[in-house]
Amino acid sequence: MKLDSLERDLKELIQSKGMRYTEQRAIILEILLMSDGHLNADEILRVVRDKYPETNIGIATVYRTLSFLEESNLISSISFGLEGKKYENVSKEHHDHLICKACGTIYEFIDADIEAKQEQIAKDRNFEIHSHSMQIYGLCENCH
Amino acid sequence: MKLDSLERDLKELIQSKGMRYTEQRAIILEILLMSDGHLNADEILRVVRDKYPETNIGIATVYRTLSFLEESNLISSISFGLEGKKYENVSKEHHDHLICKACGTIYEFIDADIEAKQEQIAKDRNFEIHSHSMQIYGLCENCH
DNA sequence: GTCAATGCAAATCGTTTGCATGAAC
DNA sequence: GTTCATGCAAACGATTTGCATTGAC
Repeated sequence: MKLDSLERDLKELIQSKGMRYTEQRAIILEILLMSDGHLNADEILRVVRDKYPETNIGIATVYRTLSFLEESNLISSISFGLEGKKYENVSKEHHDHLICKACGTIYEFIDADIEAKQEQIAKDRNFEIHSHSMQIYGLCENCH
Repeated sequence: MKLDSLERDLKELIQSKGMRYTEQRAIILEILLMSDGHLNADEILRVVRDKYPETNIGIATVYRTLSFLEESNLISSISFGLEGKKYENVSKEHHDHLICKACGTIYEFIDADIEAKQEQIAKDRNFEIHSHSMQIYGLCENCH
């Protein structure tokens, strides 16, 4: 298989985590790295089938791959109430979410003051932060 | 059935929402009003069986009751990643959560600055807030 | 050639639903 | 007596697992 530069990067990235390089892992990782959005396992499978119709990936492989990629910190996940677990590109800057209950759109925002305040709160309680997640639910400007 | 004062309150509370007063609803509401913690449906059922061994409540009733109580704003819920949906006493002041990944303890905190900042962010984007939830994951002082 | 990764189907978990019975009003 | 709430079991959607086959190394 001839590798273009993105594929070579994916291969290195995957192997650098001590994982075997497979087409399925590369495809799933590529989709997440290229995507700006938040995708769940089902949506990822739909993109795979759309973008690589000749490839047949099972849903179990999607779940297994997502778990490995997350453990290796190549992607990250958040749980949105009813929407289930969604994954995104880990290289994006940390951000929080405004979630519209009507149209389902997720708007991202970054606020340095809130981040700083969280760190302060954790420090005061001798709590070691690994990650955090914040969601504001309501109606976006198009839906009210 | 002779009603003590708590039971009378529960009865009024439930009927004030236009719901029929049943033993099951009273028990579930009482557990949540008395509890400081965050309980999921399964944990509630376990408390019921422990506290009222003579009563047989089905899991379906627990889910149905929780939904009604939440719609009526008598209790509120949050979704914690793996832990699923958890319910708590709605009368408590709004608060956010520090969640220890090792021992599972949930520590609450309240921060007016963060709340204010969230409102500001929503206002800037013409987003109407209905609710929000924030979780910080990591290790608490007993677990590191 | 060895061992890990895959696809498939079955299993599991949390939650919801249909329906006949029982309780609240 | 009417209507709503319950318990049970079946149904459900999302995720996980067992196992034989395939592919990476």
